[in-house]
Amino acid sequence: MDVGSKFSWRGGTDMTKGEETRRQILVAAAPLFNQRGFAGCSMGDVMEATGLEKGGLYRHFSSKEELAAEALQYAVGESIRLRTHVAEPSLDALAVLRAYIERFVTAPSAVAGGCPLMNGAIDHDDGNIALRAVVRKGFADWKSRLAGLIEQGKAERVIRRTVDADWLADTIIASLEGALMLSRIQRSLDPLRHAQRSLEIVLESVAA
Amino acid sequence: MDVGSKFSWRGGTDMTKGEETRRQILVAAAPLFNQRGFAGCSMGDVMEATGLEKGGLYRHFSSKEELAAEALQYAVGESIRLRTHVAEPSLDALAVLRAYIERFVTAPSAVAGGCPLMNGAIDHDDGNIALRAVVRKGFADWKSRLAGLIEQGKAERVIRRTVDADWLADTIIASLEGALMLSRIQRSLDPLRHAQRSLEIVLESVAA
Amino acid sequence: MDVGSKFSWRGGTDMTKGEETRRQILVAAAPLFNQRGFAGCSMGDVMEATGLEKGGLYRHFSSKEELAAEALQYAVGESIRLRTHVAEPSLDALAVLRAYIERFVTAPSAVAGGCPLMNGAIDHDDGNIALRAVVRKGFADWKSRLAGLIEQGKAERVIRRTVDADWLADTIIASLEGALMLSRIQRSLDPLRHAQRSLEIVLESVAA
Amino acid sequence: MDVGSKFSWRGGTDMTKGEETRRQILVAAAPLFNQRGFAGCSMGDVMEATGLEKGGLYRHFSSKEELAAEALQYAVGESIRLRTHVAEPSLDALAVLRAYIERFVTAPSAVAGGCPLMNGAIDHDDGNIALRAVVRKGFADWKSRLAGLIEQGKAERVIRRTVDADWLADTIIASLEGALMLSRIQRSLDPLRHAQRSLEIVLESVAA
DNA sequence: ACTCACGGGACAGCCCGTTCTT
DNA sequence: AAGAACGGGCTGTCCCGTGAGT
Repeated sequence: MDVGSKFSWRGGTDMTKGEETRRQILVAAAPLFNQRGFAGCSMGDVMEATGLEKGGLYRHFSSKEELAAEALQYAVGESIRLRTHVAEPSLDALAVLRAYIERFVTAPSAVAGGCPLMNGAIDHDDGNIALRAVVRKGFADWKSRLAGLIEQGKAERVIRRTVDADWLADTIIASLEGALMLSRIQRSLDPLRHAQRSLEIVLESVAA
Repeated sequence: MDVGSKFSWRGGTDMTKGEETRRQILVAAAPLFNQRGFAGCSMGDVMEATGLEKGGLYRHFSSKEELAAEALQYAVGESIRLRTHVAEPSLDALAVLRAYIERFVTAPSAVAGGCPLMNGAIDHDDGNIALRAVVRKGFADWKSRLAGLIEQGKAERVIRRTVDADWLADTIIASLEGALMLSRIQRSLDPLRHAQRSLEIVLESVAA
Repeated sequence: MDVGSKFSWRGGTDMTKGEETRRQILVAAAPLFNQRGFAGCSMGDVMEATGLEKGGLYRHFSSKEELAAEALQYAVGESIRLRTHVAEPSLDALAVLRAYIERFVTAPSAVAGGCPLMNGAIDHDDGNIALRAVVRKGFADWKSRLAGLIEQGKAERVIRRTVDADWLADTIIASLEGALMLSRIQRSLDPLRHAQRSLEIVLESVAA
Repeated sequence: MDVGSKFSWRGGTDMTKGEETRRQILVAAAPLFNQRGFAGCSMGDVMEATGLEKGGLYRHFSSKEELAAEALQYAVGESIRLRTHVAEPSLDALAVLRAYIERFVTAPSAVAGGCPLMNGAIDHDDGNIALRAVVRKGFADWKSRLAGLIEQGKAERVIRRTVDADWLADTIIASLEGALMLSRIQRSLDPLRHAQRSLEIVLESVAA
């Protein structure tokens, strides 16, 4: 038997074996649900991807919906982290905004299958309130980070005082997500580059 | 009996009974697939919505995929028609562009469940090339109408010569679609209004 | 005979258009049922083969079973006619018997898919008494022709008086049918040739 | 934990529960497919016969075809075992051959519905190569056992050296199978007895 | 903590047969 | 005499979830 199923440190990470397995399930399931949608991805697909059997899966998640919700949350978290990670902390707020946009254009999704927020928004728009809630929270999180940055820009006097942070954040998110969708179906980077150009015009119009 | 040899008049339109039924199936199925996605909508759902039995359905469409493809095409066609219908032909191109945007913001979708183009783009991004093709063609159609209008604006000297019609069309589509998605999950019209404001800035920057 | 229910002569044959169609259906359906069996052949298959629609088929046959029964009867009739057709009426009975065997070995089936009698015997062994009856009658017919020939041989003093015609007819039929089955699965003519050799031994043992 | 590490003893045989169930499915399915043919026997029939539900069945066999193939193989194996089982090892080869024939005549099939080899040969003659292969192998197996015995008879000097084992084996198989078919449709043992008589003539002609 | 085994329900598609129309 | 349209049932397969076993 092992040294204590519940309280043992595993290779420096303080995870039990169960928590470790649980995480691996999410890592494997996230791209599947992101690509095929909730209805289009079966538990069998997850079984295949994880190498686990039904029982193994249902020990960690009480239903397909719960698994999908957590996988979505994981994917959303990874995406937002990637998109709002500050490479150079010395930049002013406007420059950081531009860096975020550049990052999105060059590395739009952290998980295979496109942006989990947009995919989730479309997939769970009607029905499935649990998954919907995850998406809403994800967008709210992303937006609040952008809005905070905009407010900071106003404080730094690089962005005009009169600018509505809510509006600008929405504009950035909508343009990028819309462009990403176009980019994916057309299998071309042009729409993303075009969005970047348009956002530059908007940013210039708000610069102090 | 009736005079029209081969065709009988059904409600004023010269359709055979089969064509009429076929059309009604599409009208009923389009919002279902648009709301629930391909995998999330069963033939049983379509049966219920149309009042037809399996046999009746499969007489007109040889597979679920074929039905979904035609339903999508129908929905896409309706949407684009609504979005690019000219109310006042006397306006200049820039004004028409603004009217299109206003129309999108106030009446974003012709079919229940949001924009079939965006929904289709997300739903069939991975796999299902037939449905993908319908979406691509839909976007291309919409875009070419916008681009044509932009070129016309350039000819009318209301839009600057140097403007890239491709870029501007992508910008309009991406902003509106992205905003519509935000609008739907947040159950708020704000994102659409915000997009309209941003697009106004862009339009002013290209006006001659 | 009637002169044609509708009183019209069709190209020299006294068939109405309906009877002609009916016959064509049987000609097309016989090999299908012979190859795929009753359960394995759908009315759709017959539609495809005949070029007719459901309605056209069901005008001539009230059910799939009736159609299959008549198609089987047609195929059986053709087979027996081919197998018991006398080429040279001058031969003695034993020589005719040998000619029959030779014919069977070189041209075992008149309809694609093997011997309809054997196929029918296996396919309708359990259940479907109508089709079973057709098969029984077919075998009885074939056997009585052989037995008649054997009796004739006895009268002609080329076959010994003591020979049991029933036994000899069964022997010929069983050997040939069994060999035909082997021949078909092994895709080789050897079993048929082997049967011919064995039957020759038997025939020699009964020759007067 | 129990002592038998991996296997628990089920009724004296070391089979896991799954293997046991799997076997029972085959035992129940074999006569069904043998009687009704592949197309004529539904998975629902197998469910009824086994008492299992769909889920239970598809756990052990990934398709109806796979199930049918294994059921056929089981039935074929049982039949050949029954037909070539040596009761008295002291007999010479010719006597064993006669014993085999006698056995076939008195107990022609080990599984309800007649000889699975013949049924399979007819049912899968056109199409379904997997099932066809099982039948071919079955016949080849049976034939090689007979041919071996014939060669042994030649070594024992009870069968003439010049006899073609291939021919004699084919003759025995074809006669018996053909007679069995006649026997089943006519619901009479006569054809089998007649075949035995004919084979006796052939055997006498090859005896040394 | 995880596999094996199974239940029961749903889904897409096919099939036979009938009715309406021409 | 034949096609077009439709009903309703069935089939093979998949899928989610549970519970015994290990």
